[in-house]
Amino acid sequence: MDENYKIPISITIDPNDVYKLLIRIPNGKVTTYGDIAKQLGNKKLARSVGKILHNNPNPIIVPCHKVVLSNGKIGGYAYGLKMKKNLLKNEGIRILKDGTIENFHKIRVEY
DNA sequence: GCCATGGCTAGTA
DNA sequence: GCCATGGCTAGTA
Repeated sequence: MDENYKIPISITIDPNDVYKLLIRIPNGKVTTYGDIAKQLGNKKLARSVGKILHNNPNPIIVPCHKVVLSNGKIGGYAYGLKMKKNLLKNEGIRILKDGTIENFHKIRVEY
């Protein structure tokens, strides 16, 4: 009997759930890929969340730029990191020299 | 085999 | 910086 055996079911995240979560993040706050995944039931799906955001069909109303890495660094952005930084800056969020978000622990919302 | 991640470790300053 | 993760996709057969 192998206790390590894992039943090969695959759990998928519904993109709409991600978007719904995102639109209630206040301006000036951020969350992480992992936090979103955890909130939707499986913290291991952080990468999938990133992929979903990459395919965000409506960047105007879904603020993808508020999602960053769990280590406080900025993460990716479909329209270029420069734009992501600018969007964050417009909400009063500053990026430090080392690429890390100022006061990350204070403005991070984990739900 | 890729990837918009995460966590942990070595090893620098 | 390295490796585990897990779903997805291109591209082969």
